[in-house]
Amino acid sequence: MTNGAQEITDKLVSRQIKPSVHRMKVLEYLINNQNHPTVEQIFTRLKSEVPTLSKATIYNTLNAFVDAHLARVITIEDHETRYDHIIEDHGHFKCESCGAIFDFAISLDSITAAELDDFVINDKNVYFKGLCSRCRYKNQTDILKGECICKQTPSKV
Amino acid sequence: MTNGAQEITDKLVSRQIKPSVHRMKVLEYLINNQNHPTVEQIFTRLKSEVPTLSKATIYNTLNAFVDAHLARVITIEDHETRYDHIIEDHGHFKCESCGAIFDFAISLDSITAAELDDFVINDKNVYFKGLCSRCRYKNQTDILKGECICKQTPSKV
DNA sequence: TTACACATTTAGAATCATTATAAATAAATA
DNA sequence: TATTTATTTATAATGATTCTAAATGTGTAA
Repeated sequence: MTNGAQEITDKLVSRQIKPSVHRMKVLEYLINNQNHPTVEQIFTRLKSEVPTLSKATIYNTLNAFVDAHLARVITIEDHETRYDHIIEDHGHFKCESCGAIFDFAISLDSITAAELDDFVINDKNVYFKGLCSRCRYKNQTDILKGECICKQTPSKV
Repeated sequence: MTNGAQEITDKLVSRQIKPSVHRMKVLEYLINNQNHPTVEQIFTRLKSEVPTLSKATIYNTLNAFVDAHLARVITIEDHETRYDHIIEDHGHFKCESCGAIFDFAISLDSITAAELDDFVINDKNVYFKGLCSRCRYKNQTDILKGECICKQTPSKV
């Protein structure tokens, strides 16, 4: 499911971001690796392709993406800032035991609040915390500590 | 709406946290000031009552509260970690223009995901981002920058 | 009360993620 | 090509949080 360069360029341009080589690489990474990467993960990976890469560029780029609503920050505590390419209609679940983050489908349209009728809502976020099925049954507290296995769907784990 | 010492003690004990003087002060603050305070705000306020207070104590205490589900971290980006005494059935709205955080009522029970049937859900969080009514209409980008005026209900602003 | 054990708190150093700054590089334009 | 502008780099600065060891407080039993 590799995305073509044209698609990436179009996405950036449609959000008024000039498609520099590095920005394209970062967006491509986010689209093709929807595993809620940290800055560190993105940096390490892209550094191997572009050895001169600076971490500041990753920060700059991600901040620009967030401002432009091309990406969102998901912070389910722990000061491990992770980034998510914005795709509609999914929430996040974080297992308090193993630390894994799961995506799950949810209809964001159905989540409304009358009190906010006069507000403009640009972004809706839903996240749950608890125990994933694996930890619930096996109580394997130690395994997978901190690892993100979110490409697995919840039911598969 | 000041809470009695007994209530505070009970809350702590029920979560297996020994009710030291400082822990009681912090919990009391969270309950009586539901304005999503930062560590800095809590520290500054309590420091005036207890001059020997150390910031590390605030961190220790809040971490213990979060672990015990007595408080939650609300991180709607910006690396401004704020704490919220856990009360059921409210979501958070952050205005991207003025930075204010609003509470709004929401039925968390109605937010479900079939994929998570096998999971144990301990905590549900909902937050929206966008423009509050004031900024929407007046475009007063600069006012209230970073200030939390969340004790106002959305409709009143 | 005193002595002891144990938990809590303090102060400050250490860590780590993020941002700021200024120089260097690359891209765009004429 | 020369010139301007945007982007990226490298590193220093910042700031929030955690760690550590010493100090203080609390509870218990003699």
